[in-house]
Amino acid sequence: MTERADAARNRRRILDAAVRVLRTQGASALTADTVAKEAGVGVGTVYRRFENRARLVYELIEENETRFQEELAGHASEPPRERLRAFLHGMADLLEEQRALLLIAEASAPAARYLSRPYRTHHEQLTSLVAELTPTVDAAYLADLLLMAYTPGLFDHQRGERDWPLERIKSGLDTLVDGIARTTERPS
Amino acid sequence: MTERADAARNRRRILDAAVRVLRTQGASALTADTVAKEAGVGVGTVYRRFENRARLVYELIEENETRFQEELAGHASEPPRERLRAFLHGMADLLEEQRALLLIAEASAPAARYLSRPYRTHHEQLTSLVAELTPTVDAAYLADLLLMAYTPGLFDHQRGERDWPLERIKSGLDTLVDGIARTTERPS
DNA sequence: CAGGCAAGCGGAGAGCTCTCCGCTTGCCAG
DNA sequence: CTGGCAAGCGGAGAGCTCTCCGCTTGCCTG
Repeated sequence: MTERADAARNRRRILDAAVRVLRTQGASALTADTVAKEAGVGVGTVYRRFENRARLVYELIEENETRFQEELAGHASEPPRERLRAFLHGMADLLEEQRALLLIAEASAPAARYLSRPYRTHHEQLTSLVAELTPTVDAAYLADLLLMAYTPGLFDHQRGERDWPLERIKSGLDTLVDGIARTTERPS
Repeated sequence: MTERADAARNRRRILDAAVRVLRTQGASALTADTVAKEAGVGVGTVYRRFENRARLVYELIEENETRFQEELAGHASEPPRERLRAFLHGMADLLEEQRALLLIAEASAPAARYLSRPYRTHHEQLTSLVAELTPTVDAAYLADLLLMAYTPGLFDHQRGERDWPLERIKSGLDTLVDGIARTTERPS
């Protein structure tokens, strides 16, 4: 049930081509045609391998995910609240870095995000962090909400349109975490 | 600086045509061409009046906004926490109703949401509600986060893909509000 | 009640995403 | 080694959003 040799080769070619296009021509040039031409395959092949443009982008993103996960591992021994903080701040930095690329993905298929590997991974990690912090709460729901802080369109609006500093976003999230943590303290 | 008579007439025609298309052919048929034909104008006119597809949809949505605002007014005399609850539950019901339409708007231009009149209005209202509840918090930021719970793609994913009942979403939000409220109680 | 011009109009067309289908090719069974 | 066929391939084309620009029209000024 695994990919045929030529298919796997083309998958890699397309991913590599996408990185090259991104570096030399910027995020807005990342169209199926451009990538296909750069990779030396037909557009049909791009869509056969990646289903849609957003999927391709998320696959690209995932190749950068390792760094973030290693950073997280460095906090493994700290208490839940610190780990949650580290996660949220790390995500903010990640988004700040990959803003343009993520905006492309969102514009081309907003719903693909929730099905992407990065989202699922982050959601799982956040869910267990929140559950550790306060067992009485709907952790899976809160995890979604926290991840929504990193919706590219919102983030871009806050940073660009409203000209908020990154610090404001981080401390907003910190306050929220404090609120969540306090939910179990005194079950009013 | 006001719209010329023919322009205003066409704006109304387009809006009415859009409602008709929506009722008879469903949300997915709401394309510029279809609406233009139904309204008896050219596509150019549609885009001259509405800038993009999402804008048109948000204008449509806004015409239904009155009912929600009246409902809110009914709670005006209650304490902030109750008003916030009423707001959030009302929004959930609204989204449940207009899900298909809002998905269209999001798919066609995710970033347009933050600039739309409904978003701005809701953001203002939420900001002051949150500020009333706990003055020590970044109310504008929290208002954004709360509104992100109503991102069409997320909501649809939770309701459809994950098959969560609407009640789960509402009570998740309630818990969050409790957490926020508690933030000021004992400044730890 | 002209005459001039800013504003509006329509639709051809550019540029995109994604589908479809006739042809080609890797892979396994015999 | 060979034959058969599932899987993969390429690119034409459907269908969409939005732009551009030559023509038309409402409205104000004198």
